[in-house]
Amino acid sequence: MADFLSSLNDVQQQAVTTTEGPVLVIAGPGSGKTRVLTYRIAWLLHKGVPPHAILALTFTNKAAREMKERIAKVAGRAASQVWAGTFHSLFSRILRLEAEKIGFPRDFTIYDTEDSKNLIAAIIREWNLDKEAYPANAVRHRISGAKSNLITPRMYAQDQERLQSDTANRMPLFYKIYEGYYQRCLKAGALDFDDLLLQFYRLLQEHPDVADHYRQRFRYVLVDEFQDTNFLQYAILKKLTLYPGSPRNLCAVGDDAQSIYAFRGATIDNILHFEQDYAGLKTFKLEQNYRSTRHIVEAANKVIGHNRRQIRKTIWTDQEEGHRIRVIRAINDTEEGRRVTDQIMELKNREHLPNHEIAILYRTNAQSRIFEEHLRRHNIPYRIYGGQSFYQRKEVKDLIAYLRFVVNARDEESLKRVINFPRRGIGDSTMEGLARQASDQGLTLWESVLRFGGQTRSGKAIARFVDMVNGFREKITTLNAYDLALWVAKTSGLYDEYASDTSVEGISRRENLQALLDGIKEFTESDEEVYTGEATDKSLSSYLQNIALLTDADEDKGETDFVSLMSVHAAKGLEFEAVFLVGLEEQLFPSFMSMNNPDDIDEERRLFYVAITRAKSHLWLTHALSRYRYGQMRHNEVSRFLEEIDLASAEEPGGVREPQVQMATPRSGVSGAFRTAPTVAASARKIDPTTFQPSLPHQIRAGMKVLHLKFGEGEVRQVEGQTDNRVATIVFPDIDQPERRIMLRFAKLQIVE
DNA sequence: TAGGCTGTGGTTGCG
DNA sequence: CCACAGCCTA
Repeated sequence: MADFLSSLNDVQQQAVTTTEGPVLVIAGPGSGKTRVLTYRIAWLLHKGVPPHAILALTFTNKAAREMKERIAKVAGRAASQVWAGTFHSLFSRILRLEAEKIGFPRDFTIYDTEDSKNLIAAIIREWNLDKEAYPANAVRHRISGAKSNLITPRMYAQDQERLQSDTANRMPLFYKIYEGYYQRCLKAGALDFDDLLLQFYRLLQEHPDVADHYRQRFRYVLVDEFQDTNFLQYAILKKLTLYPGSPRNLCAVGDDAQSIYAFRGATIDNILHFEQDYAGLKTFKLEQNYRSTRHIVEAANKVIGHNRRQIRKTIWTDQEEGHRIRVIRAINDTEEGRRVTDQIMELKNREHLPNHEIAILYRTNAQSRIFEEHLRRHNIPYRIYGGQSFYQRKEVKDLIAYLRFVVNARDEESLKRVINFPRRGIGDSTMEGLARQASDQGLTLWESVLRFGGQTRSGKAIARFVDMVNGFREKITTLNAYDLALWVAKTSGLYDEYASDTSVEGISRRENLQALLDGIKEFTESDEEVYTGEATDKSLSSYLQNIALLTDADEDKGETDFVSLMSVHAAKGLEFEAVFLVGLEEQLFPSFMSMNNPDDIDEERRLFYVAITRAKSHLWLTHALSRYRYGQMRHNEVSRFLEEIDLASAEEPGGVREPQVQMATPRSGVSGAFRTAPTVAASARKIDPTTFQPSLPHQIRAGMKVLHLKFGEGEVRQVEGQTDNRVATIVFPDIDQPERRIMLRFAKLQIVE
């Protein structure tokens, strides 16, 4: 044991061995945070703390998985009995045992974001509210915000300030919708993601015996990424660890500088309050960075220094300087893609970097496409993270909805999803009538469906549907999850629906459906026992609980060595030898959405900080002078963050092969020098692409002198055609066949005069 | 009721 | 530009 402690530095050791009382670990990027967490757990076990007394909370499944694996490595078998998982999954597990105490069925459904949104939209429709004034997504967001701040519908309705602000925002009835949504979830036996926390809190609050039980049990609570917790999560942590006679063994690990989820309710205030709420809190700062070279670490410190509110911390490294940070200035987004891919080829060829040590990080997922195209062209295997997860795909959700509804007859959203898919003649007007009846008579939607009689077309269709569902339900006890799922897929017509579609998309949908069935089969047949605090359960209901909280499918099919493409958010917690951080332009990174609020800009800056600290040794920062956005070419100024890290010192020395590096040295405080188009020497036969700045196509007129990247200077003779199809005839004296017809839509021409 | 068409609007995203 | 929602017609 002492053995493994010796592999830790001093601060890490203290953070690991200070087991009693409240502890806050501020952990810079690459400072061995996960190591500290896992060793701390191993240390506790070593000291004789029983594994079931340890509760380790993370935000993502991936982090949880990683932690479990690493604990197992250091601590062996006992590790599997430690409760380590996401807030959502662990609380949902407890809620499953205790749900009835707070009015939910044990087999409660978990509504995902889409379900929530649909339900809210349905309420707005049913109440004849103006959907312009009450956009379902905004309402959902607001409800989520209220829940994350531990504000129940009743509290909301009494909060004059909120009500007034809603009125000012022209949604005075928001509180009603919130109340309605809350009730409908209760009636449907469904919890949304926020409820998994909120209802768990309620459980502890309203049932002191239950609270006592879990307090006695979880003597040691650890939280990862504490800066990402919201008010409600912190409230739960306090409930569990702060009470009369409590040992107050809460250990929180986080980094305020890496807080990038304020937009979804995370608040750094929790770190600040931690100190006040837990007297005698011991704080450890992990500042030594083991990941990156000095150039990168210094750049990171420089940017983050521009933030106003922060816990003072300077990361350092004893690694060598390493490669300089390199800047690529591209003419446009396509060029950016090409240059990045060229550099990747070079990294592979010269440095022999494997693909999986290379990442392209961007602010918005929409930026991935161009890189994808170029990588494909070079046959470089890549994988795009983010976007739609497996379980969010329509075809997958369709089958899951059937299964959910079979298990929980009150689940309204699933019923609405499947009742007429595949099409069976139960249309919108029928559904509207059913919904009205349900709300008028206080029935669940399914009860309302059951009462729908008659020999009309829809009546018969409904009767057939009811028979089918009842048939499914009868089989719950006799068939295992897989056989039942297969039966449902075939009988409902879902399978054939997708089987008959021969388009590329259709085939992929069928494959996904098959993959889902395979997954269910694996679940039923797996003999791996997962410790859940209750008997291993292979029921359909158990399966559904399991997947409701999964986000990524993560099957590594075939290729394992690929370049990673992902948003900066998705890259948090990861590291790569080489990182290309692309699209460093004002309005894009920092995002245009953040421009009006200094706090938001600070969050963007932390995001930038997270991004550059992913790199171990190679870091490229790229920006394009213009790029397509919403269908039109936009001109972009270079990101302020690029200036803030003061790349003058990181710039590659002269003599570098042409395009890479050059970037104008920012003059102190004056960015103008940077942002105006540099004048290009007229004699330049070969134009320097880093200073070339194309004009917008519609500005090109006959008689103008223009520069073309390949052809050099030319004179526009005439312009024909309309808008998108305009063609210019240009004479370039320096080339063979000087007269060229150039499609302006695609041309990169810079007006000289 | 179902499928085609027009109009609108558009970050980031864990569970 | 592109995805999706809602409207309108067969």
